[in-house]
Amino acid sequence: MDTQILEKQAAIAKAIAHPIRIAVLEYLKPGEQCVCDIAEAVGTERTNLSKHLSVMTAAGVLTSRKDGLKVMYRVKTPCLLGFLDCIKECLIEQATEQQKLLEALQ
Amino acid sequence: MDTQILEKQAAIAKAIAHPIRIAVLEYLKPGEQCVCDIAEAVGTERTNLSKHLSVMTAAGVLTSRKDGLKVMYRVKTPCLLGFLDCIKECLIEQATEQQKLLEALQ
DNA sequence: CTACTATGTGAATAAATGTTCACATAGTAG
DNA sequence: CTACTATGTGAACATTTATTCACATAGTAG
Repeated sequence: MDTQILEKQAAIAKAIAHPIRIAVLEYLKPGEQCVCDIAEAVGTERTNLSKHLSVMTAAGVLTSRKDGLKVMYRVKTPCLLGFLDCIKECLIEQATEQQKLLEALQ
Repeated sequence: MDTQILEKQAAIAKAIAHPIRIAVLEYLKPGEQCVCDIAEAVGTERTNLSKHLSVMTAAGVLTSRKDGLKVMYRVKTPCLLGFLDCIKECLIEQATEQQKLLEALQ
């Protein structure tokens, strides 16, 4: 495996691996939104959100376009949204396991 | 969006977001392998690999079982492997874009 | 029991990331 | 032009992660 390719793959995964960024992706599922609305939806300092958005854009996870004063962001590679669903499956699996363990203990 | 859920989702994504960990996942695609073989395949210090494996296990990405002296690891949630494919699609898309740009400049 | 192989762990250190502040830019409206 | 709104950026600092070392454990073979 080529180190360079692995690093680029990791860069994309890193661009997703943060609670705020996942919230952004979830919010952008239906389509593009301006920074102001994203900020309100995920409940973060605007400056901080700006940084997260630019990391995600640099990694190729998001793209943006200007619309007057606003900047509209959207998910660039839709299959990444499938990853979020997969992660949820993982969580459900984990929770189910724990519940079984709990039941076995009672 | 519940902060706790977002954090757990991010934890799973973080457990993938590292070149060595992606190499491990790739190597484990066909099935379980012992630590010694994984170490050789990804070319890392064994101690360091151990830490990565335990992070991935804690996040629920991998599971392991003992087999004599060896410990065999495997991917716990197979849909995560689909994510790797998606990431590769992203990279191909990005490379294609850059090539188009390059051609347009000539 | 002893020596050996495979793996894990705590602590220290090094490196990368996230957050915040003050300030910059860019478009809009009056 | 001036004031205002939406967004981005550099630098400082705080926090999180990764890596490495020395050592621990656990199973195996003689």
